[in-house]
Amino acid sequence: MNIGDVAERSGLPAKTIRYYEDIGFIKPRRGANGYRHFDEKELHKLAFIGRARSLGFTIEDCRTLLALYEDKHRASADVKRIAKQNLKEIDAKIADLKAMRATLSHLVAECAGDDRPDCPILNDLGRM
Amino acid sequence: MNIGDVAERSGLPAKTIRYYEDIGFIKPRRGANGYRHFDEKELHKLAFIGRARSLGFTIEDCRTLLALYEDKHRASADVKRIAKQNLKEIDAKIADLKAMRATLSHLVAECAGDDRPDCPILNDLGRM
DNA sequence: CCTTGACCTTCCACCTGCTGGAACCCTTAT
DNA sequence: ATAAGGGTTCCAGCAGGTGGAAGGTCAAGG
Repeated sequence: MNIGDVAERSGLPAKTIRYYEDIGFIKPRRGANGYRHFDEKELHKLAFIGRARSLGFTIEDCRTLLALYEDKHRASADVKRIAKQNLKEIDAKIADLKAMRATLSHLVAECAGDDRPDCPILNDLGRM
Repeated sequence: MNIGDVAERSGLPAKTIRYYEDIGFIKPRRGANGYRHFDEKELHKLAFIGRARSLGFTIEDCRTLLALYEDKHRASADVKRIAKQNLKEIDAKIADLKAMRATLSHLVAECAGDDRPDCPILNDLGRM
């Protein structure tokens, strides 16, 4: 497979796949013309990373998860620990966003949103 | 006021204040020794930006909001539109994070988290 | 055989929003 | 005189890619 096929099948942009090679996730062979040549295993690995990234794992998390994935003797506890840490971070982000949302939606509700210059949103941002 | 005082009173790090000068938010005068001198108006402006940033507005949003804040004839509708757009983006982020959270917490619950190599989290990440 | 267009390659710059550090100058107190 | 604690500049780097230029390659159609 060339990079375009892998991009389509993994759902990752070709640019991103090249970047993942740069940072050492994959090492595709090269054809005589210099083209990258991917096998099913590498496609699978890329799909794994894409899915982990979409679940909020960092690149470094992915590196660890991939190593664990390929180690048939790993303990599931190691993976669970990383996943739980990630869950905690997701919860913190959700809490932050909800606090923001509450303040902002309050301000939006207060604001008449008409032609007049009086605006509770700006008043609030400007208060000290 | 020197930058340290403004940093303390606005709650922004001095580095960030210099950066905000770089990108044109403020233009503090300079003393003979090269030190920046801030007046109350600039302090106020920085506090405004800090608060807007903490509510999730981008730097570009802040630029617009600041212009509106300083325009005494602006319509509150303009501000409300920006705020509502921001609210929509916050909601989208929350929804994304919740979806992530749901998948991940399901996987974490399934995983024994012991010494055995079988791990539903990795199994799921690796499925295609 | 030549051209066209879709692929592929590398490399470098840029994005957001700062933050850290080096190397240096200024002020104040002891 | 010197040391601490301000301040200044500039350069590099973080995450995680993305965009674009300049160019090589391949398959199909005329």
